[in-house]
Amino acid sequence: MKKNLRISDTEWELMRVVWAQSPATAAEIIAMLTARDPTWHPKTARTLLARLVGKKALGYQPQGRAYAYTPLVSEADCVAAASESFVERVFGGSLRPMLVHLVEQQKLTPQELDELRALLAKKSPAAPKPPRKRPAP
Amino acid sequence: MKKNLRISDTEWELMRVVWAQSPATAAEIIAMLTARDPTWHPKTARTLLARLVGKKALGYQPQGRAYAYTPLVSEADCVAAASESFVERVFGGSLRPMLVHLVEQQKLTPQELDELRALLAKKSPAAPKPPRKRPAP
DNA sequence: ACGGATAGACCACAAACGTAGTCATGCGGA
DNA sequence: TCCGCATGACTACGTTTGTGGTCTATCCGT
Repeated sequence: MKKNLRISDTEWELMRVVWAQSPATAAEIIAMLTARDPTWHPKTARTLLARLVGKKALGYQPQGRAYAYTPLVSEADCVAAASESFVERVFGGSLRPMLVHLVEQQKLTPQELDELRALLAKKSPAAPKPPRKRPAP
Repeated sequence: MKKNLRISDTEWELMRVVWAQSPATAAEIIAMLTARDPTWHPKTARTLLARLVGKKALGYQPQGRAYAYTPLVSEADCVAAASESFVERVFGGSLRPMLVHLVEQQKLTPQELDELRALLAKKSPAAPKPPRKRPAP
């Protein structure tokens, strides 16, 4: 609900690991972070955890002598908010040019392209003027 | 080439109007900005223009007693960079979930969906296992 | 029981951001 | 010619972000 929630670039990485596995203690989170990116400094991570708690993006319960953190905001909500603000900023709110750009510029594997096609096929069962259509087997 | 170029949220709005119409004087840019968003303060816009010049994102030539600004970086490059950093941040670098999200969550008109489908069809002329295919009429 | 490793609390600090004000100056109209 | 207004130059300032350090209580092993 709260869109006043502003998650910065670096904070996103924290959130993603917590979303992936929660609850998680700071040590666990730091371990997961440094696993994929050794440049993470533990202190930095802890500061960010504290900030995310301050922002009400994370909550925590004491677990032993440490804290176990849990997300207070859903990943889906944040992804949606971030996506919206991104298209707004970069593409002026117009989604189509963005998709065109992504499909054109980024490299998608043929497999991913197929998945996308399938997705689109499902998405609009009745296109305005489909060249042809056939009932599913 | 320079990826050290960091364009902030607000700066993007400036850049987009300059990309849309360049060269443009500060007054023109401000006019275009306030046209779509009256909350823009002229002074703020001027500060951002100066910052963008400092960042080498914009250049300028004296035009009369004012400056005419022109982009020094292409919109395509910036869009690509922003897109990449966005997927990286929000989707952990994985493009497919992002497209899925966008197609699923955002509202695309049926027409846009068709365009996308067409785009995808062109993109991979030879799909691994097309259910069927038929030559165009 | 004691000393070192640890967790969280609190602090620091520069750079970037968002937002806007002041200053000096030159052009253009009265 | 003189004034004011628009313009760029410079300044201000609180907030956010990225990056880490210090301090203190504590738990665990020896």
